[in-house]
Amino acid sequence: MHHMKKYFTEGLIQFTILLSLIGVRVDVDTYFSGYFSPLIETDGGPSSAFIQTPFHHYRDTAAGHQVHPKCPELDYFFTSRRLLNEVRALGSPARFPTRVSAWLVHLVPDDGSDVSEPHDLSGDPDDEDVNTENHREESDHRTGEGFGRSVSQDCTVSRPCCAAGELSKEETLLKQENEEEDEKDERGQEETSPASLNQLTQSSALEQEDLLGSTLPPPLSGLELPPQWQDFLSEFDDFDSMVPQRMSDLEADLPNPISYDVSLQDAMVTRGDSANCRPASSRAPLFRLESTNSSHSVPPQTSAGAIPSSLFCLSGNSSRNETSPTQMGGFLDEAVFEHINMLDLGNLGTIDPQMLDGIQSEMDTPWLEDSDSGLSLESSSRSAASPSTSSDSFCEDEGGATGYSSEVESLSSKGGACAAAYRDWSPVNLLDNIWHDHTYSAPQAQNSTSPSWITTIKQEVMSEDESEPEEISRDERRVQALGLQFSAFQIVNMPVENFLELLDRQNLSGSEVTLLRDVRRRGKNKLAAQNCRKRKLDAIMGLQGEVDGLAVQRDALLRQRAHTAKALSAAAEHFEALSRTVLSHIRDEYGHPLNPENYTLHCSANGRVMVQPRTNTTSRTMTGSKTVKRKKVKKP
DNA sequence: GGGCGCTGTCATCTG
DNA sequence: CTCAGATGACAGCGC
Repeated sequence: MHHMKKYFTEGLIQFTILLSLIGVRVDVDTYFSGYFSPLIETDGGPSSAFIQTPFHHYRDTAAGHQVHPKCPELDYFFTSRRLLNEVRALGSPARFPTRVSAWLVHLVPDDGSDVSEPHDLSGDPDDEDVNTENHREESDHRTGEGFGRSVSQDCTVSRPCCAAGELSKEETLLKQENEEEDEKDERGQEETSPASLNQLTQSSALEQEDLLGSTLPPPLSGLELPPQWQDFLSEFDDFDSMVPQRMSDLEADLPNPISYDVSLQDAMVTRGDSANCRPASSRAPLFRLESTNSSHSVPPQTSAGAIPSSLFCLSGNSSRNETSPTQMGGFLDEAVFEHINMLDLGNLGTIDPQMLDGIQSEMDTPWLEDSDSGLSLESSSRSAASPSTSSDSFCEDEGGATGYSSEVESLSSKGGACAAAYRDWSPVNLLDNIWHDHTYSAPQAQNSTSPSWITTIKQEVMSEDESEPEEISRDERRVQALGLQFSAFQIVNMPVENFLELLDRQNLSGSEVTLLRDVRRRGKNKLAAQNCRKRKLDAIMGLQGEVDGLAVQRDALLRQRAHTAKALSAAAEHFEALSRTVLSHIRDEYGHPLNPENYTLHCSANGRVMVQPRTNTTSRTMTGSKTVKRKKVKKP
């Protein structure tokens, strides 16, 4: 049984890796929830089951659990998903990404012994290659699967190259942690020490850096150089290693390392306060734009390149992906930021938190609490004092909505006929046919799938009517005056076929038909307006989160740019010093040393090192031969 | 009394 | 063409 589990796990992991390699985002989170295949969400786009507007964004939020999907069959999925998010939002920092990482680490390797045998990761120098392979596999797993737990600050600080001893120490710690994890796994616990994973990630990151450093092609390999040039080139090797080291040092200065899991970002949506959840939820899409889930190849390195990829740790799971030096110029121009500043989006931060709370409370408000027409989400304070609440105010403040007269009130005796006409329209039919309710809060009423749904609604409306008759909406009162046994809410939400049948069978006058159509139209439009406004607010909040995320990103990039400029300046000085040293050892054909003030060294892309006059004169090339070609320099 | 926010409603467009 | 939804604009109301 244990082996079967192992093989199944390995197969699953391999399949996941394959999917990730072809660019399919595997949502292990959803997979673990067990409701949908992880591939279902690989597109990440709006499902056809939802409306075109980003209503589904509410799905993953606390406020969104009331959004009604077009397809009620998805309710189970979304409800479960919401509950899962709520459970995760209870405060445990260890979410699924952590657990999945541990799961991979512990279950992948198995050679007859227990999984993730720590001794495989021990610091035995003889097992160095094996360890390297293990780490490489783990790294590939994480990176390929979008597990790229972007190495946080403490994982990349000032550790450009990992010494074997350090690595062994790391692995020793890893071993201990793995033992603990194995014990936990045996107990069936899913909790994983974040520290251990941190160690894992750190070791993996260090290993990657080590691998990267080992795969760097020598700048001038294959050339036979005189000793002084070899020294010089060795200095360049130092220079190559110097820059990333500086970058790593610089990265430690970042106070707010942005680390997140891209592929599982939806699991980061919490139900906490907006201050906590907003940045996480809004930052993810920002950086996902930068994520390139693919590149594992070692980037082209120039002699002066070696721009450390750790600089770009902001870009999510691509933080370990190397960035080509040309991207160095991709630093956002400050003008862009100035342009952002000119947008004056900071005012968005002045959104009243009470308003946001109000939005939250609105989403929790039952549909029928109160309304102008019995349909509103919110309690309408205007109803009590509204002049239209008087019994004879049917036509006032109506605009062009009605054009109907008191004649309507005389129709109250038609209630029996209406009931007969609609005995075939049951609440079950209503529930079966309403697939287009895009409201935010209507589900609370409609999710009550009891057969007495309409009766319940009626009772609620009736009770409200009895207790607070002044809260009856105008449309509701008009419908009652018609003698229909259906409320305005039901008229609004009944299928159009039933509504047309109602209009046909009731022998209603033109004005009455107009009234019912207006009631239905107004009710639907009211909900649509509410949804639209909520959507607007949500968009504003989302933009605010994006602005915050961009501000953080901007600060980080500015710091990185300053540090990079400083490092480049230091490198230039170092290069200049080296050039002077080298030039001082070069003699011209007369045996005179070259004047460093008049010449400089130039390292071309093809590996040649040339001595060039500082003025624009003919340069001469020194190839990798033992006898350095010398050309008489025409001194100015 | 004016400003502001909320809400309902209408008109219009789109799918 | 009809229907439903989305959205800008406007008005009424309360604070």
